Amino acid sequence: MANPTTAITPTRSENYSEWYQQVVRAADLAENSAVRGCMVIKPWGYAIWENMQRVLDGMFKETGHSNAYFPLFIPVSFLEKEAAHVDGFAKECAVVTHHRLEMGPDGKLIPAGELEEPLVVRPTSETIIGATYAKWVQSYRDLPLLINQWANVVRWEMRTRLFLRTTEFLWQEGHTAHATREEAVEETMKMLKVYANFAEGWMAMPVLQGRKTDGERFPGAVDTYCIEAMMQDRRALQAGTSHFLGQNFAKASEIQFLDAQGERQFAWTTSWGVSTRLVGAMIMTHSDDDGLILPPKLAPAHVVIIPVVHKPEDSAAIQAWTRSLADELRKQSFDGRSVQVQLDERDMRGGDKAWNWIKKGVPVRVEVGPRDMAADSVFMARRDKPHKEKLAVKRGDFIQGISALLQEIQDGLFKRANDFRIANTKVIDDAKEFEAYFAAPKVAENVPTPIHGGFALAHFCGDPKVEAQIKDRLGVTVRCIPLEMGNEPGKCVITGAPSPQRVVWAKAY
RNA sequence: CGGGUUGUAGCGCAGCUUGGUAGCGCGUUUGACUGGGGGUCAAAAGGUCGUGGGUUCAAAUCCCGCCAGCCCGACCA
Repeated sequence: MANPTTAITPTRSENYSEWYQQVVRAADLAENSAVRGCMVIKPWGYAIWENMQRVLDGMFKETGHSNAYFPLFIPVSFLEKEAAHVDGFAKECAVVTHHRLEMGPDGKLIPAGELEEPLVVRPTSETIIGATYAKWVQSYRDLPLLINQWANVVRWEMRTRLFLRTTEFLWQEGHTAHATREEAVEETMKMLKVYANFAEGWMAMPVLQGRKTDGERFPGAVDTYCIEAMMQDRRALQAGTSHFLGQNFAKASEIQFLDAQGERQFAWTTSWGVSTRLVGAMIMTHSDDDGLILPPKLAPAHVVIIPVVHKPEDSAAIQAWTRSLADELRKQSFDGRSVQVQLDERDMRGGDKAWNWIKKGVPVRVEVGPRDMAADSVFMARRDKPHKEKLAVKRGDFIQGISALLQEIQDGLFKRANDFRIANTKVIDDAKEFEAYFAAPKVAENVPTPIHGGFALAHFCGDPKVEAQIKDRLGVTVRCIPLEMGNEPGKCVITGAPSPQRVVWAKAY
């Protein structure tokens, strides 16, 4: 590591999934824990999640929702109430069967006090919330019921990766109940838009909005809508989902109300969620071979100031100058908050500090040494530009311009990601071309597959069996039936059967 | 869950085939020299070799179980 050209090895093109893990570690976002598949989210990673929470929570409140909290444990019998739901989640449930530990003869603790009815650790909360709503909803006057909870959930996955798929993860789940189908559908779409707005406006991550095919739908939902993003390895990542649950869960949990005519009706429900997976999505959308790149609106620090002190006698003056610079920057605002400034006064070499913050993805770095002080300027670098590209800026101009600069970086990241997605999205009408587009380059066994493929916009007849075959053969699925695209009819790229519109095909996380 | 592979100092690794009680690079600490970019020199600290058992006079090394990571599958709103 004497003089590497990149801070992260391997690079994205050498080994994408290893690169991802190294970025997570280099930026000090999270690490594996002693428990299989469960991560420790470290302060820098958690700060990003807190920013996501803050923004999303504000959006949920603006759309009329309130937060509440429901139990971690769900009686197994609750899960049994909705057949499709059971199918979808039973395989990945952690089950609590005992409530006490006793010391065994060999000094080891053994479970004792078997529960009459086992509890599952929530993989999602439709059933427990449904049972609660059944009590809360009596009259049409109790509707709509608009509630969100911030919680952890557990899904016993076979293969895990930090942030992208872990056994335990943090998320929010909104659960609403409505008097009419129309209202519930409207809610489903409204929250989908909230997610899309957040992804694009705050994460600087372009997303496709669409509906899931039968095969990809949430277990128990009538319709699942999603936002799908393209990662830099050109695979699709589902970044959020919004479900129209119809009356399925209302019937399973007996959420009923008397309407204005005094008739007994089942409520119409929705649920919607995003998780800490968004952190993984953000990493894989923007970061480069020098580490994390944070969109300013979600960065725990917008600006890091690195004092450059070579002679002890300069120290006091530089400290005073940089502290006042930090204070003035904090008086500026960006995205409705004060500019977040990190003043790095650690007793370390300047170069080490700079690389530390590059890897952590801070949008703007400034260095201040005696020469800058004398010139009343700062030496500035942007994380979205090559790390050698640095510029002296007058102090006053820098302070005045910081908000606009952060917005420019934010917009630039979105544009770069959007251009990437466009460049790797292809309209395909020919079966052979479709196959060639997704065919994996041949490599040795047990070696990561090189980056290839992308999004294909192709017609699909809608037959789940055809989709399953393609998945078996190419590892490609329909990510969504996009909402934005017109209903241009055509012929299925696989079977030639009539197709109402193009869908998005891709390999997925 | 199947196949493969890995686990030795904070990080990256060597040592294991042919058992003889641990080494390298980076990092860390201290000192000096440096000084607008992950610097140079010197000294030092730091390891029950993932874990539990077995074989042996002796195990990082051989055998078995378990735990965890990674890759390829299967699976996964």
